[in-house]
Amino acid sequence: MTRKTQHNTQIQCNKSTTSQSFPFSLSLSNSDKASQTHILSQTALPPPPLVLPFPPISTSTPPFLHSSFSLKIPHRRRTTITTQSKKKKYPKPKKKMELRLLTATTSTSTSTSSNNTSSSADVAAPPEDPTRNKETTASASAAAAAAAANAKYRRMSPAKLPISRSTCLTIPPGLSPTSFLESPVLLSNMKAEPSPTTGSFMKTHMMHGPIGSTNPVTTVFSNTNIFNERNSSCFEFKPHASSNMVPADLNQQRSEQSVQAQGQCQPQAFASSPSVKKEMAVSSNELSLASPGHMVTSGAIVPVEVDTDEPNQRGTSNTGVQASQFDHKGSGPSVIAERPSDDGYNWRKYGQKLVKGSEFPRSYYKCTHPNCEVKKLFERSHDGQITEIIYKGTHDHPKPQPSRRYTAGAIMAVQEERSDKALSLNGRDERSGMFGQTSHTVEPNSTPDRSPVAVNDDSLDGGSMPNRIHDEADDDDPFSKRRKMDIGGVDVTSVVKPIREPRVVVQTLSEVDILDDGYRWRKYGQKVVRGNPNPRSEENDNVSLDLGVGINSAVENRSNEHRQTHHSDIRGSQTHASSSHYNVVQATPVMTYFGVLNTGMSQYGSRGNPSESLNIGIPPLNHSSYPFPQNMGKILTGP
DNA sequence: AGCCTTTGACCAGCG
DNA sequence: TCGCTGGTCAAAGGC
Repeated sequence: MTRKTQHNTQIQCNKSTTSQSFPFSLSLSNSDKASQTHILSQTALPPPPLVLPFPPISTSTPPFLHSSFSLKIPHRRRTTITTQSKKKKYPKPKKKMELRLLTATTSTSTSTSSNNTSSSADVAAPPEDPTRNKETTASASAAAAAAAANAKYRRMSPAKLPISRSTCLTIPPGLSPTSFLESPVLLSNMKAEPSPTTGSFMKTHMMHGPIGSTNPVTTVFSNTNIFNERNSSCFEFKPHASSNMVPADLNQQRSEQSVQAQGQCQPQAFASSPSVKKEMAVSSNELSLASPGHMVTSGAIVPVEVDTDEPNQRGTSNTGVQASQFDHKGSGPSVIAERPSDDGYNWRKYGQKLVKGSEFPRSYYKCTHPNCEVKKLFERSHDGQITEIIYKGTHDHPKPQPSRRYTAGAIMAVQEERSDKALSLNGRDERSGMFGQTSHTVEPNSTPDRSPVAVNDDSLDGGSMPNRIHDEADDDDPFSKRRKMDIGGVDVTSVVKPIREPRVVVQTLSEVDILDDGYRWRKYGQKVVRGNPNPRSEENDNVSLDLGVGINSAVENRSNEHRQTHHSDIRGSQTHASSSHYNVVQATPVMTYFGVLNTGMSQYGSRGNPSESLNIGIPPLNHSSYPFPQNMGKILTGP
């Protein structure tokens, strides 16, 4: 925690709107151990309307695989994101990578003097702010000291937290802490260093290596290159238009202000984008989760991750709303009474304990995905607000299908939107690279780049379930009883169901197959199942594994065709399709689309020319934990 | 029926 | 070696 730093970078953002400016700065310190990074940030202005979607900062060495990711949220005052190594299996704490966010709401930092007309957020401190200049030129030792200080503060009572005035980072009221983990900045650019919670914390790093980003947004958070990327002229929060992090406020005013707020940077016409507006409508039923007040006036694009599943499942539908109410009385933001699943993954609580030094009991969660060792620790205050979140490990799987998150209207809106996007993306998909490795070049005055990356599942999260890689189709089948929910009298299940089409079928060639998974499988039945015109066998008694996902829209289907290739790949690899005898049958010619996962990366790696993708070698990204590496590369895509 | 939470007990690391 | 502590297990019960 207190090691010497080699890099110290101050990132600041001054967002000006018609009503308010948003000083924002980060202090990035990269430890000499190359595995530890501190991001120290504090807000200087009350109220703190600025969202900081905050991916972890990559360091040169990749202990990311086993890194943990902690987001500590001091009660109504502070947020700390910490990545740390696991005690035993993982590298020693000295190797740990740490990312912290400190939010303070009472500071009257000189950041208040941030230029209202400045919309740039240079990695380097804007010259107009002496304080930031000073911070920018702060020595590495100072950053290290700050990091050490934060390490100490981590265990301090929020009330005891000294409020730094050096940097500005604010978690907006009503913003879920995991919104940081779902960083739009991160997601918007696949070059950004993914968050552990996005399941690709290290994968991008492994697969793409250090990637110099051309995107100013990405530059800030992508990786170590951020320290070299000082050419960025504009720091722009780039809310993923399709993320489940829906804008907190969806009204037109907000949109307009957001547009205005973008000012000269305007790299992301997020709010003004028609598609985005549609997505805004997605959350129309969840506006109660949006933070009112200065989130609207802020002009900052403040996505709020909403999750309606658990409330409906557990009959605590009001908790989220209640908890999302930011502290009107105080000057600082409150934190949402978040649930473990708010980050999009499914978690199972396996323990709870009151740890020493913590005011609140700590809950232990495990990712429910098979073979996923990711754990999540929650510390929750008595009123349900999370005070600390600690992630351990990284997901080696995509997020489960989040269809339950959306209301009927939301789903329809998303489908509609996606249909539009599909039309506009068809051409782009084909030429911009199969793996979503588009540069995400900012296109001012245009619809947010809905490149294949942006259209990835996580982009829309719940709304984009057709695009999801259904490795957990069973677990997260939207039609399963647990997924059924009734929101406003509308059975979401019934709404979601149509998106099961079209289907992708994996077939085996023999009645008894010895698959590469080492098990011997015998066909024991055949049946025409509801919704599937095909019996579980064909002429040759193939065993079909329905991989179908999709939506009704023809356009969407077309769009999904791209993804289903991926789906079939993934699912095939993760189910029984690993066998060389499996054949992924697709109803229509498919332009291979290697969907990019939510983290904006090609989770399953580059595959070269899609037209040559009959045999797909899928390099396991996580050699240590990827569940089916042995199955890779044996899936055939049918004609 | 399956999944989840709860909760006391157990285990292992550390000083 | 012992006690403390954090983390995990697993039975029981609920949804």
